[in-house]
Amino acid sequence: MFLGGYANSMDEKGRVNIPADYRDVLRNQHGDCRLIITRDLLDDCLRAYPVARWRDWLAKLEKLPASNRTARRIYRRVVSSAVVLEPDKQGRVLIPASLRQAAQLRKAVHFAGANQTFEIWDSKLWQQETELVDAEDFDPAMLDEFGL
Amino acid sequence: MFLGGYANSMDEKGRVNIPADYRDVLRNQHGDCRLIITRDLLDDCLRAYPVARWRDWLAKLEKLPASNRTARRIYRRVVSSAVVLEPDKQGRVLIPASLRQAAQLRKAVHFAGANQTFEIWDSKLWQQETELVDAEDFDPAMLDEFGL
DNA sequence: AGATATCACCCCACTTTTACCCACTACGAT
DNA sequence: ATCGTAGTGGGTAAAAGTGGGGTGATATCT
Repeated sequence: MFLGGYANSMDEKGRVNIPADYRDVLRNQHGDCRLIITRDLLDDCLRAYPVARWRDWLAKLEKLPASNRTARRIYRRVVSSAVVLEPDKQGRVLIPASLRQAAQLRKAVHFAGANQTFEIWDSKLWQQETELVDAEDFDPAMLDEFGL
Repeated sequence: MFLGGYANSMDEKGRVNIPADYRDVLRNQHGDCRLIITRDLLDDCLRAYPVARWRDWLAKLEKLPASNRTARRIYRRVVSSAVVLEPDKQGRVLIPASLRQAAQLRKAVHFAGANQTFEIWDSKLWQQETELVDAEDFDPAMLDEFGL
């Protein structure tokens, strides 16, 4: 599964190296190096799914009621930004310009493992996100509520 | 399946290039590059179906009770605007003027993958539709409701 | 009916983008 | 030191996307 964080850099063409550890996971545990990358539903980052995981996620999205406008928007945000990518011989993928823009990716990007999937952040945004967590000192009531 | 978003431009004759990825899907997964394009039922955009998918959709529409006025209107909106199109050697289709008008298509158009089908939007309308989503930060109650 | 306009279709030419290949650096292990 | 692997930069051929004719069919007007 996808663990740990990696700081890689994206070149001017929009190519980034997928961390070798993640590629190993894809090759060994999924037997398929292809990735589906989309905008995350909730945060300003991209989320990468192995093919099987993407199928699961898509199945959920397909259940959204088309009659509901917000549901259609949720569906669109995710599906209409998704791309299938396969690392090249160097282990890199080309992130389409639209996705780069959506996640505000610049040169420095950060990979964050999320078990079944992983996230791709602009380093600056990632930093802000994690700084906030450190500063905030989790609300004990919430921790109890979630049994942590 | 149809994924991802593409920004293409329509020329003065009303021709637009179908994204190469979508044409690949049609050729490889359906063995038939023909598309049925109609007005979308719910939004101000066009929706394109591979032949088999159109058959499914049409079968549903045929089940509408003709006794119901709204049902007849729904049927007309979709069926009476449908055209069968096949990309030319350059990969383009000619969108009939009536459909262009219905979806307010101008020069800049946006293709949005929707898994089994794909949507064709005027860029401006698409932008409005998606910008709203970013600002709105989906209602958490709804996300819980749908199990996302 | 004949002349004229309009539209869809096909072909060609150009620009931009992408895919693919090769080369280099940094670092760790042997 | 040397080898192997991860990560980075760049160049080049192919493909995608775009604009603009020409032609033949059909429609319109006189």
